[in-house]
Amino acid sequence: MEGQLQKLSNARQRSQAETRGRLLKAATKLFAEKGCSNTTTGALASEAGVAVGTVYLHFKDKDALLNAVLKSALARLKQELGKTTPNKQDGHSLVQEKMLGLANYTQSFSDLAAVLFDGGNLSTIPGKEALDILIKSQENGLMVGISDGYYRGDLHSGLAARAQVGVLVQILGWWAKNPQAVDKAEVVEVLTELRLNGLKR
Amino acid sequence: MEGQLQKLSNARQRSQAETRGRLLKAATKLFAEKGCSNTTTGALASEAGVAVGTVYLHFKDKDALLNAVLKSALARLKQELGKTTPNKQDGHSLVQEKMLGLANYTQSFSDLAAVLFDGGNLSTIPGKEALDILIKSQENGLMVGISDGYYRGDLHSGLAARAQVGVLVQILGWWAKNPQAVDKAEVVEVLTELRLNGLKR
Amino acid sequence: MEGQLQKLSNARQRSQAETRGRLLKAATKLFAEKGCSNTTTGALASEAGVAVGTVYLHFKDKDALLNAVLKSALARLKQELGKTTPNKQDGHSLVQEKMLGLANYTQSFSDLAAVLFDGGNLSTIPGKEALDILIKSQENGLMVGISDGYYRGDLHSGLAARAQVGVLVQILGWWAKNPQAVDKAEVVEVLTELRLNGLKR
Amino acid sequence: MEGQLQKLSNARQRSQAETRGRLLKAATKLFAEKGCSNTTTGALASEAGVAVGTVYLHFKDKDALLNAVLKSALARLKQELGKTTPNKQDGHSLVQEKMLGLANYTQSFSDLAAVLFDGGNLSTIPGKEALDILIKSQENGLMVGISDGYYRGDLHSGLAARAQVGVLVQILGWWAKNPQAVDKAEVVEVLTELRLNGLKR
DNA sequence: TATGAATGAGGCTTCATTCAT
DNA sequence: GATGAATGAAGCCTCATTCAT
Repeated sequence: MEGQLQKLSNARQRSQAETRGRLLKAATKLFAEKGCSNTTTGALASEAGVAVGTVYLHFKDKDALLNAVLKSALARLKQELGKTTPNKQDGHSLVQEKMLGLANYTQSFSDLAAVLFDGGNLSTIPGKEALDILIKSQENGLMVGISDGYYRGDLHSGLAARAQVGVLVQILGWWAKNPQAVDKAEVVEVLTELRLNGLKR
Repeated sequence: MEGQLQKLSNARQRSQAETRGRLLKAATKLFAEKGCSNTTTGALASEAGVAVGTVYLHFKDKDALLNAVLKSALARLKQELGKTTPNKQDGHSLVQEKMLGLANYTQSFSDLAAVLFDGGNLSTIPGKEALDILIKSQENGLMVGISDGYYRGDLHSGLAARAQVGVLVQILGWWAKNPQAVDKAEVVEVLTELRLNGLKR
Repeated sequence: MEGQLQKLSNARQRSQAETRGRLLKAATKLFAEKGCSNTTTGALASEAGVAVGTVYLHFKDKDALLNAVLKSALARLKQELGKTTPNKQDGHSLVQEKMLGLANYTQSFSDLAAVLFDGGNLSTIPGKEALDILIKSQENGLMVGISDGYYRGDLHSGLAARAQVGVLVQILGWWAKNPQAVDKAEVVEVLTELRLNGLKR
Repeated sequence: MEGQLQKLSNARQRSQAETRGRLLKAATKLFAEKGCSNTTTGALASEAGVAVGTVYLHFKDKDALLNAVLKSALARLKQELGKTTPNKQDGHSLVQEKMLGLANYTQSFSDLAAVLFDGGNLSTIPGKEALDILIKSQENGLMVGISDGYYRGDLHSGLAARAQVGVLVQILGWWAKNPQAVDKAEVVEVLTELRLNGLKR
């Protein structure tokens, strides 16, 4: 009897988790295509193959859904960047590796990237939170780079970090939606070179 | 008689232009504060001290109003940047001057800057147009810098221009809303250094 | 001095009457094209080449304008029908003459006819008044025809009159907007035959 | 379990269909009373005892609702006219039967008739469609009558059909709103006599 | 948990009418 | 009389959210 309930409960949890996953997937797709504010909960539900009410069973409101997608995008980003072999290398190789990781992420999870690196989405409440996380993360990287000796330490780190995020949002957000426009090598090169050496001849 | 009519006509034009100006001012303020999509036409009208209908007497719809604000922001930006003395100087001075111009603009017209450098506004139809203009303008500047010898010419110019816009949107858009957070000198320094030399030690 | 004032006053009256005429003409044209309810006072004024406010100088409101157009359409109709030579003829010739008069009117003043014989316009307050006049007029004609011996007297005259108006509104209202669809002879024949002999073989 | 779902589903469908029905009923009533254009969606919803939004759950927009009412009026009309016993009779009896059918319809479904036979409603987009259907149907009846030998075949059938519709719209539309003004027998007599024999003595 | 019909606040826009010049 | 900018009531429709089943 207990086993029955257990099994049932498992089944429920499984199906519950699956529904949540379907919603996240649908939200990711639609938010990537048209932005959160241009996606109705109705469209979301129908894309996920569930009823509207079900959305609210899994997420408090639309903002919570956007939040979850952004969190998932950030988590995947972290995971992808973690794959990089942290060999002791010169600064250029390290940065290039990081930028390659970002480009790979954008290519592999173009919908997540399109949601995360989207100005419209980032200007919402959950978006601002994600933006802050991105900035913090850039700032951390900056700090590491400084103490490891390959980044300069004379610039206002908050501003510099914010600037790097600006570059990523603008470049990767655009590339995620226009993957055919330029190839990865160019994206990586521009990101790496601008970050390290700037435009000076 | 003609004089009368002339005067009358002038008075009317003046008042009409004044109303349009009031609407533009109100829109600039509210769009800067909460973004276009979070500003209702009612709030707009009441901020401008006119009736709702008056908005539509001067602008086809809300988008047209945002468009007008963005156009005015771009026009003012152009004007402010035009003030720079175009002395033949070394690249660093030139870029620094430009960045100073941008910072001055952001400081003097913080509302215009907050509207123009806002991800939410830029992801609308009129916003995308303005974004394109910003990118084009950065690309032009890049070309000039390359042919004048102070910018490198080996990077994908479209990507590089887009990246610079990303920096400006992120830094100036934020600073316009948080002017007390850092002072102008720092903003200018970070913008100049990142653009020219990057983060490399 | 008095002469001056007189002249001035005359001039004013003349121009006043002219403006009113221009408004009536414009209203007739636009009401004929799109119906009263789909014509804005703005469009009206601009078609007449005057300012919106001027409309209200000559007519209490939009309904009064429609009323005036309908009255003018009725007046012209009466005038046109009055041209018919009232020779003592047989019933068929008399009716045919009348129907020809109506067709001529519709052809010559197609805009007036399109306004007068329009279901949308007739279902307004001023329209109902005009409809009543049309019905009364048909009823009068019916009475005359009965006493002159060429119309039967056994039918409910109000209903019969209303039915005739229905025919005219439907046929002439349509023909006024599609003059090329059938030629006048056919219109006259159908109107005459249906009215006198019906469809019976 | 399946039974439960079935029952649930049935209940839902029933309730949904019921709501749609309530909306249709409310629209029919209000459109009959004041015409479509003078009926607000708010009034509609409150007459139906639902919220405004519910209207749009069942109909794309107000035009779709008018269209549905007109379609339902036409369907009911067809159904009522179908009841007539199609005995081989003389022309007069046949026509009289038809006219009686129309009068019965107008009496039994006075709101539907008031909507369908209303000039204001018929001059809308969905109305023109309904008008065309009425005309086509009259033309068909005319053709049948001609080939069966009781209608004359020398008149322009399009014009004649349109004229008959004009009579019906005017007479039945008016009678639907003023049922006490004349009694059914008179309506039927006038419709029959005018159609078959006209006014000639 | 899932459903989806229902809700209703609230947004955008139109347009007949007014009134200061 | 003429002007036309301004008015604001009122209409249509959307869509995030709820709740009875």
